[in-house]
Amino acid sequence: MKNTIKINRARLGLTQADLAVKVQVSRQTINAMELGKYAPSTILSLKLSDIFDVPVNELFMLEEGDWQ
Amino acid sequence: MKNTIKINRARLGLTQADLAVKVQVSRQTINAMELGKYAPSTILSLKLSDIFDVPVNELFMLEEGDWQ
DNA sequence: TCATAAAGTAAAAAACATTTTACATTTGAA
DNA sequence: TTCAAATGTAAAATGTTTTTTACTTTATGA
Repeated sequence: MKNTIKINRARLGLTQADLAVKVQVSRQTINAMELGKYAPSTILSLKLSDIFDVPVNELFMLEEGDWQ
Repeated sequence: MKNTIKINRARLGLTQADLAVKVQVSRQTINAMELGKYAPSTILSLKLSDIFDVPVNELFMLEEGDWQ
């Protein structure tokens, strides 16, 4: 799964730590997510969608491998 | 978190079991999700979005309690 | 350059999603 | 009304996300 978190975070001029506070997770969760190390929960996606004012489908996109 | 899975599934005339096969999870996962027993992963949300051709933000919506 | 903020990394533990098996309840059509 | 399909439920096991602590590396401004 790809994501555009880093781009959107930069657009708002937020650090990973800033964003972590806003969506109420740890800074490492934001870091790992940006690096594609795992797929977050839908609740977290919706919170990011809310903060960025961008649809979830524009924040996260399925890749080939995600369907196996 | 609220969801409109049941409505969208009915729209396509699929059973929980049918949908489970399409998004590659167990029937119980679909059932529990429809009943709001837990929040699925973003990958699963995106797969449902794809099958239903409906944005994730229209399938799942945050509620008051989700921000604490 | 040097100090500091920001980002990246790691490992263990906690919390939560998902599977599996199995059974109970509801619904709808014959 | 009856049978089967669909849905709901539960508990244990497994896999994955998230937290926490702590350290390393990179970028940036004074």
